[in-house]
Amino acid sequence: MIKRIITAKDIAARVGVSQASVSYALSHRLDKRALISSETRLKILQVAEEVGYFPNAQAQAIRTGKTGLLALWVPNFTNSVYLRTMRGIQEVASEHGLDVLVYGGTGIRGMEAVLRSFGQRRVDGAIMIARPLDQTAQQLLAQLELPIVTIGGSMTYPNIDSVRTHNAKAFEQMVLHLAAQGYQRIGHISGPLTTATAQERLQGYRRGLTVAGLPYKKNWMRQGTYKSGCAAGLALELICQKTPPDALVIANDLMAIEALLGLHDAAWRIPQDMAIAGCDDIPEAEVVRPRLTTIRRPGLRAAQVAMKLLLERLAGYRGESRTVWLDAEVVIRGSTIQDAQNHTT
Amino acid sequence: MIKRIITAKDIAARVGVSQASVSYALSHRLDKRALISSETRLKILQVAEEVGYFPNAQAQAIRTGKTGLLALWVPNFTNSVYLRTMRGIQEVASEHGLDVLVYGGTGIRGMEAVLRSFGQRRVDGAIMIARPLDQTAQQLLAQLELPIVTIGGSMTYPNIDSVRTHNAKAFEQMVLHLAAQGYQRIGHISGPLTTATAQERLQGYRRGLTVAGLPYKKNWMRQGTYKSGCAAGLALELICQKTPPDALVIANDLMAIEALLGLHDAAWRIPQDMAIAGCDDIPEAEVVRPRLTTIRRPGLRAAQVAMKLLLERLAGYRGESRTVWLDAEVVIRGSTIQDAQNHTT
DNA sequence: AAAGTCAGCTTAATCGTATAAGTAAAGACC
DNA sequence: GGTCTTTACTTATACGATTAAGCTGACTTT
Repeated sequence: MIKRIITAKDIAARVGVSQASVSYALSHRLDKRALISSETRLKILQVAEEVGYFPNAQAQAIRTGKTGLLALWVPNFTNSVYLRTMRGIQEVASEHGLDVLVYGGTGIRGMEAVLRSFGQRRVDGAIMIARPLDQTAQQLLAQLELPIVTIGGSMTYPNIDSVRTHNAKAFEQMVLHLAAQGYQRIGHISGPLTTATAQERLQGYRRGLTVAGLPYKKNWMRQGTYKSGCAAGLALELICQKTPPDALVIANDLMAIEALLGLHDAAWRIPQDMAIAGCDDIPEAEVVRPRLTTIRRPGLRAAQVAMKLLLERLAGYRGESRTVWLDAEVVIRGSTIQDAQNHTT
Repeated sequence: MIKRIITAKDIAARVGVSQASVSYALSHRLDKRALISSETRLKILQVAEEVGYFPNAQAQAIRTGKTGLLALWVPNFTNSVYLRTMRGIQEVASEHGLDVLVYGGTGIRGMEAVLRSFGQRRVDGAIMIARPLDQTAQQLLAQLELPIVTIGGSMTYPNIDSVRTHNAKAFEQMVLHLAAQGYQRIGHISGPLTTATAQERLQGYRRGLTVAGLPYKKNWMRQGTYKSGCAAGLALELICQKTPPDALVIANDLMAIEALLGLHDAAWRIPQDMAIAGCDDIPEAEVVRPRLTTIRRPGLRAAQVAMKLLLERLAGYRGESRTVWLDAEVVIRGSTIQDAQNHTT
């Protein structure tokens, strides 16, 4: 067992060549000037294998300017929606020999950590998942002229690409699905309307109503927080009206499930008295009874597309900022349809 | 806006001092030999701030031998049990100025990526969450003489510390809880008995039976996979006997919830006809009806303790391999108690 | 046979930092 | 007033790699 760090010099000494030859042998370059006889190369590779030598990534980085590091910035790991995405990014990165640094902090502290990392650690690129950033932060990131891809974001700076989910379309489809099931008074619990996603979902909902020829009523709408703790109350508010809605399109599953359980406890039958649909397809959605109809966002696809965009930039793409739109899928379950499936596995 | 990478030399030129002075000014050393007048230091710090200078981490690493990088190796991100842990580790690491590299691959490919990273990227330490490793892999890791902490693992090599959850104790308590509720025929669906955790949980279950003075019957036991897809079938097998169990302690929530839903569909009342308890406290556990009694493993605590052990090793601890045992908490919900709480929020 | 070509190395510079060692000026000490 | 400290720097080297450029000796060319 070798204690000291093994360097190219050690390999060189063992084989009886110069350190440069070791570097050339491992780099597999095609240059005429970098020619190593296959005999020597073989010996070098063999010894390297034997002692478990890997070129020091820091030293490589300092010479080449490429660190092989990617920063992945996630709002909070506990949101299961983004797990598929995280995993996908890690996988694709790994396939391309890139290592992934994760950052999770929110607010100014998180921002600082990430910026410090960009400056100090010299990551080659960054992926931000669903980070709402203020103007200042956006400009800071833009100035870094670092390849950045946002997933679920909406920044248009020359160095920033975006992968976005067509929320509006999916919510429109959801409303049409409910209309097709015969629901006429479709309400909505939105996310915080300061966020872009909540706006999009609301728009999709309204467009769906228009297309289906159904009325939009302010009374059938409430604004939520995307988080747990608010939705049950809002749902109860909605049913306490003279003409309550008979279906609710809710901006995410967390709130939808709370509403569903809340209404259930209030002795409302779902989906007979009230249909409920959510968005995200979190694991809980398949476990509540009735199962929750929801919108499945393409987490893995998003990761793959984001990595494709980022890899293109790493490979030298210097063109315009790009935005790729992905479709989300309506997943129909028992909370919006009245048939036998409701009570069987 | 500055295009080129800013180096200490640039700062030095601006201030009118040598590059070494910049390094000394930023390092805040106490050496008499490294003395910089507070006047000069102030000027340097000011200029550094102005242009947004950070010392290049790669260059620092190459000189000092410390990279400030931690490897975090997780079986699969999609297992929500470990999310709290991941987040905790990232947070504590960030507080200590360390950045976290995540690896997720399983099997040989994942192993290779991690080993390459250890060799090439020269991480300062590693944390492995719930990685069952074969002998070869364990020895390879031991040879790296890299500070490693496993969470939920059980390796005892000099460079490897472990943080473990007292599964047996918690399962024993769970059986006692069921006994106290009046259940007499307590069965068990285990995880794959090749894993250490499944063994521990089984032992805890059996010890609980002994302590409670209840009988252990092979017929009331089945071996599962920890994954979804097996448990409903096993639960149905168990109830098809002449004297079926009246309570089931199940090795994890994923299986427990499946069993619960399966029995519910088979028109068994829970908890009247059959009590069900799981382990992990995944989000789904609070959403099924009745809510699932379960065991909450201290994910965040585990992360904090693991980081404490790792930081101690980074600070120079060279003593024996350590194992810290954490207690898990029995969380009692509707699936094991028969009272009003079952049907209210 | 002298000159030119080329393969197959080696030498040396460089990346950005940390840090040991050198140096010059100012003050302390007898 | 000469020597010794001390202060506050600067100079120079090393870390481990990449890579341009230099140097051989063998082989081809005319």
